[in-house]
Amino acid sequence: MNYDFRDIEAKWQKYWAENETFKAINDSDKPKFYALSMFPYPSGAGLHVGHPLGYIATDIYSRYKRHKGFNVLHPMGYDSFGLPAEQYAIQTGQHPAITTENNIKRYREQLDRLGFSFDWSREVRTSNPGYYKWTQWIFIQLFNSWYNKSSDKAEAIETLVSLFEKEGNTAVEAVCDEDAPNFGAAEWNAFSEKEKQEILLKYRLTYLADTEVNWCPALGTVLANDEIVNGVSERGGHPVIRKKMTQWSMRITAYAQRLLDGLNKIDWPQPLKDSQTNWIGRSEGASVTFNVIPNADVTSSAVEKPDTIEVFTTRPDTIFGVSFMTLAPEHDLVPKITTPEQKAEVEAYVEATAKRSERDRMADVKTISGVFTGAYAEHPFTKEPVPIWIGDYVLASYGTGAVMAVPCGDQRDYDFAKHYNIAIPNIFEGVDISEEAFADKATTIIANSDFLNGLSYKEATKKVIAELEKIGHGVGKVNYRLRDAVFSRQRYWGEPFPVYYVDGMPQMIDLEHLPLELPEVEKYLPTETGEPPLGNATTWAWDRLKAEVVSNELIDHVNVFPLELNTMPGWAGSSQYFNRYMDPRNDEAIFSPEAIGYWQDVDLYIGGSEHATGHLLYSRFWQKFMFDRGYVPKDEYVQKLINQGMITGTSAFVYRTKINGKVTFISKGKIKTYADYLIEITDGADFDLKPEQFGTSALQKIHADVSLVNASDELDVEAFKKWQPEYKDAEFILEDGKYIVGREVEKMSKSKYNVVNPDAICEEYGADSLRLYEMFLGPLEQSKPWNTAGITGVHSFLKKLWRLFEVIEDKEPTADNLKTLHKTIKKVEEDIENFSFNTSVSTFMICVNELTAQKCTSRAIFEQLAILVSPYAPHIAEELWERLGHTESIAEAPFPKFEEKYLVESSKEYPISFNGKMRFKLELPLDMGKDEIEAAVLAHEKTQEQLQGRTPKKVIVVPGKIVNIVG
RNA sequence: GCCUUGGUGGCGGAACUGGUAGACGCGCUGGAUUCAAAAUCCAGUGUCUUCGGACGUGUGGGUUCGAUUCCCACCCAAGGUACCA
Repeated sequence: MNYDFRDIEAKWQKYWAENETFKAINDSDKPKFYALSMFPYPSGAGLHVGHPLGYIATDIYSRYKRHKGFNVLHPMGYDSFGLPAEQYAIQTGQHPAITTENNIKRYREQLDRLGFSFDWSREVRTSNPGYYKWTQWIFIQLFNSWYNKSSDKAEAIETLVSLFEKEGNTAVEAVCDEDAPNFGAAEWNAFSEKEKQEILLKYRLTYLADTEVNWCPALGTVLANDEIVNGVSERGGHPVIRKKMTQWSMRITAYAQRLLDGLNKIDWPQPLKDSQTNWIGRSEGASVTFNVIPNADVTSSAVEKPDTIEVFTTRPDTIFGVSFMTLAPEHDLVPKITTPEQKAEVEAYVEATAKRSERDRMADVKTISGVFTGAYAEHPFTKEPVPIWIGDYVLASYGTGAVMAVPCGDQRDYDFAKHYNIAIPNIFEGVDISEEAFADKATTIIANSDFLNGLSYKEATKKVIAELEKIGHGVGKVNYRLRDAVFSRQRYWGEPFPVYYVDGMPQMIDLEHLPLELPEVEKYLPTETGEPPLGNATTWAWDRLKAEVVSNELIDHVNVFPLELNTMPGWAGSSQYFNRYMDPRNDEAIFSPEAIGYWQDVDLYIGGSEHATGHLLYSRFWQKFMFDRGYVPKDEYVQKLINQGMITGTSAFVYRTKINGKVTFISKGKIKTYADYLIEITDGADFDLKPEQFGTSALQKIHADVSLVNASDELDVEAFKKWQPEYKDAEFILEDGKYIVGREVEKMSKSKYNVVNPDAICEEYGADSLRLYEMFLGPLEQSKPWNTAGITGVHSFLKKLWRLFEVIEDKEPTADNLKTLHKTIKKVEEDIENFSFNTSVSTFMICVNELTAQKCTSRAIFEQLAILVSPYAPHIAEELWERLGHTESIAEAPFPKFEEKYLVESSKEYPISFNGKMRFKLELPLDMGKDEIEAAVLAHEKTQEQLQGRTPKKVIVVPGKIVNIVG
């Protein structure tokens, strides 16, 4: 009988579904095990071969744990809000809910075909109102909480209000906005309701603030960094600038220290912990205040209260080396302090900076640029004037957006000073700074620094902080690179905020009226006045009396108020989904106390490391918040995390520019340099790019779908024009009549248009083959290229396995059979525990090869082998299990037990090396002693042959391992 | 730029704590079977070679009896870099 995988796989998939084989119960005598894979975003391209990699690994582990007697929870769902569905909606007018529903259907079919042991009764979708009701609920909980530094946890906002009523805010230790005013109890009680709300907003864990966005004026919308190529929009190639906008933020910085500390108690990969540690970026130093010297020419400088610049520095010990200050061009003070003579230059520079992305500014360390503001600050100790510059190497979002520049001690400051001829005072004992800055803290001895002379870095730091505190110009401070997370998106396809505005102040909708469902809109684009897409909704106002959404026309600011127009970001729905799986149909609470009490936390989480500083940090933050407020029993939700490596694909690129106002794509071979291609293609003709614009934005590298490109890297130009409507009328500059694309290896992703689908592979080889092959590709954690060709190897292994079971007899296994089996049990069990699934597959191949050679027919051996294989290739395992005479599923059959006694050896084939190189092998008994081995080896004729009369200088014998002869 | 990971035959990869480099599979070559093909099976397959052997794990150094494994410096590729998820 042939191995008919199509019938077998369909049969068992049906069996598992009908018998609810993998349904988890929220209570059991068995120990619990919660295995989780990161849920997918259901994109229009369907599941690609990169997705199942982690799912297969989690599935193998889940099935293994079932064999080991655990009550396993292994759920799956969809992260179904997101940008691509919305972009598709913009292009086609199709409602994102419809495309999302279709995509999910497709994903489900694809997932079902792979034979996963998911408990589908617990499926969640982040875009379902029944789910996002609880995302909105958490948002409200955050809004109604503040962070108490004394108790080091989040507390209900009521406790803060009662503190304010009793003693004002002077004694309150809270994480809050920098500009929170000081007030006493009497003042608080005298504040109007609006004033009180304004103040509370500065304390809430989610709050409104002005933050920067990538604004694209031509598209009238905010763009994701992902949608920007070389400083212009990917869609249309329009300029993008940085602009401030009022948005919701999450006070994740309140948790900075706890997010760091928590890393010590979880079993996560070290690189991932490092990423989070660096992201949080704790540094110790001092906050120092410089006064700006008033200038009569600058109208705004108030006489009584001078402007101050606050800086954070990790090297307060070098304060006497300050020779200038640099502000981020966006710094609030810049327009206030700039002198009339410098105004034009400063404004031009600020405008130019707004066009650069933060990443660009960080990455570019070669270009030094800046402008003098004309203003001076006063050195807190020497009282000398210090010139104030602006420079784009200072980022507004890090620290205070201002630095005290110490050119002798910081290379960037040094380069800046050199470039602009600013003095570089040397404040280090015995150090030459004529060539470069000196930044070695360990050997620092301070000089030319008044009271700090002769001190080390440590001593000087301590002393200077004390002095700064004395004169009221600074304080020791721990700074974090981590910033509060912007939580608003100017998008349609996301969770609506349960928020309406009364007199400009945000109000939460009561829990009993949730979910607040997304309104219908006619267009998914921003409104003509630049409001987010929800601004297009005509029924988007909150009637406080009726507690329902009503027409905008009824807004009277008395009972009917405007609703929030932004939506939540992609990570909102994924930050607590793992807890929702525990009790996904609960409509009364996010989960019942019983469910969370039983499942507690995730035992194993497998997902990509690219989520290190996004999802995996935000969800830890929310979990800690949920813990503080008493909703969950653990403040870390994942004990053990494994990063699956990416499957890489080969992307194709086209090169876009504009010539004579027309979008033009240039074949790869035609671009050597910008100058080259312009000469070559313009042929003296008129074109609308000026030479000074030849910078990075003159040409953009754009992804083309790999399905439009053949094996010789030729683009199907006609298909490409049809692929995206905006390319319909584009021009193409060809080479030899062809358009040749660029190729690069990148992670496989829908957004990079380089995906390979698993469907055809399933059809041709079956799910078990695909499962085995994905594991066989290489170590789970490493990224690896996809190449379907090799799958025939694992497929023929399955055929061999099938043939091995052709004759089944109730025969005693031979010693060889048992040795092969137990060798396999040992290795496979070790491999699963170490998540080394690739080597298991090789082990199975060796096992089947050996048993076939031994002509094994023993039922006892086959039973054990079927269970071993079942986590990896569950369909064939079930079928073989049935052939062995079982009527129940193999899913809970106990895992085979390894017995050492079958593997005991009496001799070893020793490698005999000369100067570390193996020359021949010699079989010797394992109980032979060191000296006997040495004697036996030296007596051997091949040894004499190798030595050719020389006497060995040394003989190293490691019993059971190796013999090495030196000489 | 910064942080993280990786680099071993034509390809994916293996090698547990420093001890036989290239397991297992793909591909390729030759053979069997077949009218032929597919499928299957058998044998071979790191490079060079005067057929003794020599050289080989990104590059250059170092430690060691012995290094893919440990140390130092460098090169290259991928992921992340705060609005892709």
